[in-house]
Amino acid sequence: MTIKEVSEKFNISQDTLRYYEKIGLIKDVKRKNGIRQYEEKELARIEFIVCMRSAGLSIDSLIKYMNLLDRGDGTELERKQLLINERDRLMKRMEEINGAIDKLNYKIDFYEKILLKEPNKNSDMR
Amino acid sequence: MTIKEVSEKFNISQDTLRYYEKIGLIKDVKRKNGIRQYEEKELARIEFIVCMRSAGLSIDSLIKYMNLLDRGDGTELERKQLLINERDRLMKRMEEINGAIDKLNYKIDFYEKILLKEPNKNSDMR
DNA sequence: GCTTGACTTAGAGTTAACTCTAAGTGTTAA
DNA sequence: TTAACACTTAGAGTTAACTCTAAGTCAAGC
Repeated sequence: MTIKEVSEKFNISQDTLRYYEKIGLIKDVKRKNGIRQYEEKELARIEFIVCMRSAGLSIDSLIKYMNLLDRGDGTELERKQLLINERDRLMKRMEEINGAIDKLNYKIDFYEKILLKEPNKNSDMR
Repeated sequence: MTIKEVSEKFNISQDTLRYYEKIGLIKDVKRKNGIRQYEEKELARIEFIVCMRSAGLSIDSLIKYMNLLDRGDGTELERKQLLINERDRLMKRMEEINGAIDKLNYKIDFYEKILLKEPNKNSDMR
């Protein structure tokens, strides 16, 4: 698969794919006449990376995880711990977002009500 | 309330509070001998801002919302629409995070299993 | 009266994660 | 065989959101 195809498949720019390689998040991509040929292994990793990035994991954490994968046997416990940390961070993130959604719903409701019974000039937080 | 107290109450730096003022996110903070005196109105806004920032709303959106609040009557519909947009964005965000958590749980489970029945040298994504 | 410490300002510097530019190569179609 | 096009590289530029620096003011305590 070429860089263009990968970029379209995962909806990330070619620049981003090259950037990920430059910083060592994606490694050992084969070339044919200097042109990148992504294979199964890379595709699986890229899918994971894209998903985790969309959730907000840092590139740094992902590099660490990929390095453990490359070191192979004996790093399983460390990998598991890293993933647990990231999952816990995401769960905390979810709570923050939930809290904000609650607040937003309350305010949206407030506007819904005053917009119904215009011309009540009451207003939130002023 | 001084900048120090506000900073401690909401757990954001004094620099950040000054920065928010500089860019127009917080406005009209009273001074006594040049020193900021935050009042109820500001505190309510800061609480909202901190909560929304923690969920990932952009400063830009928050400035827009605060500007509508300051313009007052007649902007209620616009405010409501802005809040609905942001809420919807957050809900999309939640789904992405949920997807990532699912994937992480799957992998954590995988490591849990292979770590139990060592020395099975199987490994995910290699 | 002098030091200490919390505050002030304007503006420069930092960080993460891209995104763009310029100059060049190699394959494909007319 | 020349033009078009997709790719390559190194490195510079961008963006959002801070964070830090330097130089200065002011009230309180010794």
